[in-house]
Amino acid sequence: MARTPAKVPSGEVYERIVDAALRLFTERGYFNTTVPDVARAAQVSVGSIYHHFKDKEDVARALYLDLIARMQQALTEIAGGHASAHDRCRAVMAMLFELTESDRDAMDFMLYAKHRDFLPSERPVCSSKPFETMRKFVQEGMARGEIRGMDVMVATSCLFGGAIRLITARLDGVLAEPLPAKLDEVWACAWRGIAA
Amino acid sequence: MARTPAKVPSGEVYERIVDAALRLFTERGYFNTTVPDVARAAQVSVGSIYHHFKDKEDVARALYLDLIARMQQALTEIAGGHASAHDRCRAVMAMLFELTESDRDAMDFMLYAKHRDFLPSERPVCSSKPFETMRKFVQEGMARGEIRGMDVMVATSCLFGGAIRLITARLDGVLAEPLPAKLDEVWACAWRGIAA
DNA sequence: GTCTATATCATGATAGAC
DNA sequence: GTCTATCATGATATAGAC
Repeated sequence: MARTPAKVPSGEVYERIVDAALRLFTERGYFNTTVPDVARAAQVSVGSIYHHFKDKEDVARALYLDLIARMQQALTEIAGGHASAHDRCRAVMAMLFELTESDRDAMDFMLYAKHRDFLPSERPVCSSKPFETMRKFVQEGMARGEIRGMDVMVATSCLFGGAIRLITARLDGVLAEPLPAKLDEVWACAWRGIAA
Repeated sequence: MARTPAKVPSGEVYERIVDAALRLFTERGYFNTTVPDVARAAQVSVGSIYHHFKDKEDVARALYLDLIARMQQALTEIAGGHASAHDRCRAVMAMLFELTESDRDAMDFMLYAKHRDFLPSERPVCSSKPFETMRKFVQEGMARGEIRGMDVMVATSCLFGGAIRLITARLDGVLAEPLPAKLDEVWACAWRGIAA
């Protein structure tokens, strides 16, 4: 028990590796990125990477779980700051749009990467905690009579599906304008579709 | 000009290769599939594959372009059979849901694969002809006053975003029920969001 | 803990017989 | 046109010095 307080992310090298990996994995894709590539970008040696991580897949997994956790953190804060399903879900959409602009790579890796191909043991994104939380927001809104009664998965998909589609379009470079500028329009459509 | 009528897909072997590749690429992913894997699954030799295709990427490209073309064909038929944007777009959603059930692999490879990683020269899916056609349907509906005035990309994303999200959930095995059973509910939400 | 250098292995692609 | 057998490349992962 009296060990160093260094949890899993021990020190600065770990951070550099993860940051470089995120950038390269999103730019070129996981399979087009070699461990020496990551080493070079992170300014560390190959051996150092294999000291901190079991293998390349382990780097991707750490990255993925970390991003999921950060997203879940953001959702928890939103839940604390807003009472109604309407306000919570709108805040979620705003947060997703802002994150896409401020941390493009993170969003790309979380929403757009095919994790199934390189993290076969992980569950699909839509089964992850953050997506569950979003469904919970919708479920509660339905119980409170804010949202019309229907299959929760359908309602959540309709509410956020348009936004997610725009995010991927933005990540593909198809949308020139920053997403937050579209928030009002997208939200209006999405909410109108499922509001009671 | 007096050559054999065999266009690009020449004969049965070509078909077997493409079919096997589609199945393996969606099951294991492009990078987790080797050319000998495809050869074994297609019951042909490795040399035969390299006779018909330049390399592995060329197989994926043929597959992708063929699926896009088939999708575009379906959209053209829908345009011919329905006049209003409402009817056309509803028919598109129904077609997407049915195709997901009847040809899961095709849908997976078209909508869910990260083409950018292995077909860097191709444009992103949302810039492809079928997606353009879907936007055209929406655009025309807006001009006719069926759909409220707004950014066309936003409207199209909102209209089909929920359905696409459900399709990926279904492909991930998260949804137990066949998609067509949800069509009425999804369509109602989607159309309500953007109808004038 | 971090580095360099390297062993091992599997893949994509080819050669040449039939 | 199709096959079998093989090669060359380059990746992952490790060994061992510092």
